[in-house]
Amino acid sequence: MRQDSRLSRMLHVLIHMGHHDGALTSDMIAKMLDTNPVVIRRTMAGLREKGYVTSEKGHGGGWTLLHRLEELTLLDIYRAVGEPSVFAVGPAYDMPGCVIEQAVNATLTDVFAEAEQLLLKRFSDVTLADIARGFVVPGGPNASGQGMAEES
Amino acid sequence: MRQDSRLSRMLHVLIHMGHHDGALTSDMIAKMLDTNPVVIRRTMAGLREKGYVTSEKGHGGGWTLLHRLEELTLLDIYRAVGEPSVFAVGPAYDMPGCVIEQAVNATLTDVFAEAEQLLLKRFSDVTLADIARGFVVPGGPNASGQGMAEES
DNA sequence: TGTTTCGAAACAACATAAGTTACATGATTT
DNA sequence: AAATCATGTAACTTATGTTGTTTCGAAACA
Repeated sequence: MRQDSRLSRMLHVLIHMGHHDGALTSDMIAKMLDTNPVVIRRTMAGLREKGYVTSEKGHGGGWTLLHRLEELTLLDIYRAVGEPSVFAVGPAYDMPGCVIEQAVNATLTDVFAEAEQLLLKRFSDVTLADIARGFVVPGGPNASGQGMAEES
Repeated sequence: MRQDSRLSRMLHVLIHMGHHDGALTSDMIAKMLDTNPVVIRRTMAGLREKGYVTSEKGHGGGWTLLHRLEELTLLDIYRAVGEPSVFAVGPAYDMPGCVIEQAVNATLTDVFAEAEQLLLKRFSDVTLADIARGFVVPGGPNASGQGMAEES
């Protein structure tokens, strides 16, 4: 399957919400992301459980952001969408008696854990406001632009 | 889908081959990994293309390692199995005009690229001999054992 | 000739995000 | 109260890629 884009999509939506007064309906958001409102509700449910957004039914209802963009990190959103497995490749999980396989798995586990730690550390260093501003990673290569308006 | 285990499996096989005189058949290897010989041939084909192993048909045939374990790094094998996408999560690829989505994608791309660089750097620092010896990562946490015999 | 072994094609199984349909629930407007 | 709007949820389908399996053919060897 292609890569999990829930994190990316939720970041996108939340920044829009942070720059928008009033609620956004699932339909509006779905059009923004070029997808289906049910997919939006499904994914946003995780954000609601964490208390980052609320949803209201009926006229004038929809989704509302409960925090400022400065208060939310990439790590928060990653966790809210279910902390999906970061890696598409990893050790085989046979747990056999073979010491060679054990050594291989130990090595891979260590290396991937280190990379994941770095990733989550970077996630925790970046707020949604930083992204909206065009800042990328504190110590990172920072290849993107600066100063960022909004629009669909 | 569950994680791609080709790298892990090939490391396992190659270390066995490094400690084994003569050829190993796909059937023997398949039993070692508890899978099917066709899967072995399919995956080992990448190693053969890189010149790390050869395969011979007929009686006494099978797979033979052409390099010493000291000469092969984790990175070599990762590339030989096709350099599969390391991450299961990533940016949405709509490439819209929306500057917010662009900023999100730029940030994620940067962060994931940094993590991947670290991963590949670690891969390049570890030889198959290191793994067999129980050494893990030069600068890493090194959580595994030391001194390593062989056996399936 | 017969057996071993790889090579390759073709297809099924499996897992998971994503897309879709359908209906129930609740809130607001008229 | 009725109509409308919007979320909540279940169920099913689609898409994608690794893995598993069957079935041939080709080559090497006894």
